[in-house]
Formats: sequence, C-alpha cells, structure tokens
Amino acid sequence: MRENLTHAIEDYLKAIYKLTAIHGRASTNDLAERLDVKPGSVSGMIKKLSETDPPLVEYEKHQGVILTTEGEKVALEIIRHHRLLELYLHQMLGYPWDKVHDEADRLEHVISEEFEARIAAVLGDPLHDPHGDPIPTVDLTLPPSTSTPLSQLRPGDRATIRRVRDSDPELLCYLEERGLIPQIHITVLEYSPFDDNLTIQVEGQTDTLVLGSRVTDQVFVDGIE
Amino acid sequence: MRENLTHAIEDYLKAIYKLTAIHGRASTNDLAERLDVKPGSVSGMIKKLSETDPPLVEYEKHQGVILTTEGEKVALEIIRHHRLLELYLHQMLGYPWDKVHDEADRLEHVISEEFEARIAAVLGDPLHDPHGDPIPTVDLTLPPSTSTPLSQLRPGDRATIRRVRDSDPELLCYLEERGLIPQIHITVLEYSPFDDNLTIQVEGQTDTLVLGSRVTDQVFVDGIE
DNA sequence: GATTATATTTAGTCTAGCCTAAATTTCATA
DNA sequence: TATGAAATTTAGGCTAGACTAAATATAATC
Repeated sequence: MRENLTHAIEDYLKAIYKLTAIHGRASTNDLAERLDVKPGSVSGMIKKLSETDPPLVEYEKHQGVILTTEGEKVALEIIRHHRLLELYLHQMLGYPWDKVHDEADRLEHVISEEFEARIAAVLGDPLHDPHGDPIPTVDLTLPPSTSTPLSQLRPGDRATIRRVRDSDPELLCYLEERGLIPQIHITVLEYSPFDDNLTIQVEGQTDTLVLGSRVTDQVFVDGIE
Repeated sequence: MRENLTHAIEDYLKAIYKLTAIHGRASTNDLAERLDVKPGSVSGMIKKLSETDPPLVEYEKHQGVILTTEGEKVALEIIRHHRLLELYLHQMLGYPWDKVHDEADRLEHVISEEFEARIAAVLGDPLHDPHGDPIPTVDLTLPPSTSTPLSQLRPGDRATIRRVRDSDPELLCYLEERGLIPQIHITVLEYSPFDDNLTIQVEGQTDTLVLGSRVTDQVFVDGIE
C-alpha cells in the first residue's frame, strides 16, 4: 500500500475522515481547529494531498474536502492502529482509561504492520477499543455506528452504553468514577427540559445520577427499550 | 528533564554515546557513517548541539565531540527505551530476535516515561536486552561491559556468551540457528592463525562449529577459564 | 441587490534537517 | 619541512510543514 507518508499527512487524513463522518465534507476551518494549526496551513496541505499520485483527497476550492478511496484506506489504517493500541495499553499494560489516547496518538504513526498484527492477535482480534469505538478490521472495513447520544433518551428508556468520546481525559475520569462505561445498562428516570438534565439509574448502583448535556452528549447508547 | 528534543537530535546523541564508548571521541565522519548522512550535515548538527542551553555536547573544531552530562543523560534515556523495547517485543509479543531492533529504533523516540515504566515493570526490571546488552537503570547508570570478543579466545578456553552485536539481522539469524545466544557455554577447540577461524563446541550440541572473524568479532564472551 | 461578516486562499517567511560542492584544516609521510 | 591525502567545515540550496498578513470568495443580512 502507500508508504512514505509523513505523520502530518496521516493526521490530516484521520481528521478529514472523522469530520466527513459528521458533516459530509471537511472544511478548512474545522480541520484547522481540530489539528490545532492555522487555516492557511490547512489550505497548503490540502492542495498537496489532492496532488499526490494517486490523490488522497478530492478538493474543490471553497467547498471543503473529502477522502478518495486511497485516502480513506490510509485513514482507516491509522484509526485501526490507534484503537488497537488504546486497547492494548489498557488491557495489557494497565493504562487507565483516560491516558491511552495521547500515547496511542504518538505510537499510531510508527508501529509496523507486524506490530499491529501481533497486538491484534494477543487481544484476540477485538472489535472495540476501551471507549467503545469500533476497530477497523484487517481489510479496513468499519461497521457503521448505530448508537445514539444519551441526551436523546427520555424517562422510561432503558439502554446499554456503547461508547464515549475519548478526547477529553477529564470527562473520562468523571465517567469512570460514576461507572458510565461501555456495556453498562442504564435506565432514565427523569428529564428536565429547561436545563436538559437527565436523571439516570446505573445498573448495580443504588444512587441515581443527574447529568447535564455536556455529559450526555458525549455518551452513546444502544438497544433502547 | 529536557523535553522538545527532535528524533534527529536523539539519534545523534545515541550515536555519539556509542562511538565515544569505543574511541573516546566521536569524529564527524564516523558519525556520518553511523547515521547514514553526509559529513556536512553532521557538522551543522554538532554545532547546534553544542549551542543549546544547557549544551548537549562539547566540541572543538576538528577534534571530534563528546557528550556533556546532560547529553549523556538523554542518550542513556533513549538507550534504555530501546533495550527495554527490544526485550518487550521479544518476550511479550513473540518477535523474533532479528526483528526487534528496527521496531525499537522507531518506538524509542515516541514512548512516554509512563510507557517505559510499565514495560519495565511487566518485564521485572530486567538487566539485559535479548542480545545481551545491558539496560540502563531508571536513574540512568549503565554497568561497564566486561565481555571480550570471542575472536580473542584460543584452544582450551571455555567461556559464556554474554552478548552479540544487534545491528545486522542476517548475522542474528545465523547465530540463532547455531545456538550462539547469550548465557550459552562454549569451548574453543582449534584456532587457525591464517584465516582467523575458530572451531568451537557449543554446550549441548554434538557437532562443532567453525567460525570466521566476521562472526567471532561480533560475539562477546565472559568468564573465560 | 448591496453590504457586511465569515471562510478560504495566496504570498511571503521561518525552522529543522538534509544535500552537494568547494574551501580549508589536519595528518602522515617523503 | 613540504606535500598530498583524508577529514572537516563552510556556503548555498532543497523540502516539509508550520506561521502571518493581505487578498478574495462565499454567505448572511438588511
């Protein structure tokens, strides 16, 4: 497959992948914010990515950018690295939940295919990382995510937590302390329309929790009854 | 300690450490050869390393270079990373002997202190990597190596293999196939002064081996009787 | 439809690290 | 001690990837 891609290029492709998954196209400004660089730098890199052979992105001025098949492959490869690494760090090296992301962000660019294959084998070809995000398979397919934000549930709903946003370590600590981790069942008891608070019951806990939308927007659930 | 050091700088410091261990000082040309860059590039980098605050190397024009205390610390830190990684890859991920070096060379620059500490713990704070090289301790001290090249032994000498050069994967395969790995006992049966061949008996093997100096210069032994 | 605000691109700089080629210094030896 | 070989440094360029500031295009509002 493609080699000699720089870390910067890999980071751009990953960011484009994630933004297009949400908005259909990735805008210059959104990319700049996500990658923590200035918009002018993004324009330059996008131009370059669209002029490689084969091109990694498709690009029309002022219209944002999408990945080509080739670019998507690279992005998924890196995402596979990242999520396998997160799980490996958590399960095999005892990393706490909130610390795996940064380490994986650096390692994902340098591990070989051999390394990838070996940790995948040790982990038993897992399907999800510690935050519940699906891990692309070896042939780089990614099952579409069906989960919905916890914030959309209403009193009486029962559901299973499937994944949580992994970008904010503080949020992850908060969630872990309260037992809000993947595969846990919850029941919604109350909804307050003014402040968007949800009162929920977490399986196996006696106390209930009141969560604002800053939290419930970052937690995704499935199997709602 | 020092942060924001580039991979290139870390590679230079590691190379200087290894060359000074042999020659007292590291020359521009030797560094260029070891790092696979041109001598002109080395001059530029050395200048830069001697002008950091605090300086990482001590430098007099045309006289070669040595590490400062600060530079040595960085070098030992990277060497510790490298050797811990080699052992981890070998023991925990089942990497063959000859493949750990390249992977470790890339990973050594990106792992965190946390990662270092966790793999060291999993491995039980080991003292040697798979090739027998000593691993710098957490406080960055490295026991002086006392082993001598196998090529210096003569008939009748009995010794224990302590380490082998790890830079050439083909040599490593060759050595492994013949059971020439650390902690193995050997006896020298014959020496041929014309071609520098040694005939040796490896503990637990029935056949003897005839080895040229291209091999015996790369294998180091200890406990000669 | 004109005007303002926002998003994006262009143009010109900067730093890190490498390169080549030419100039210089040191070293070995006649 | 002079001279040629080897080692080293200097000078000038290149690429990747960032930055700033100015120019332009799109979108939003009156």
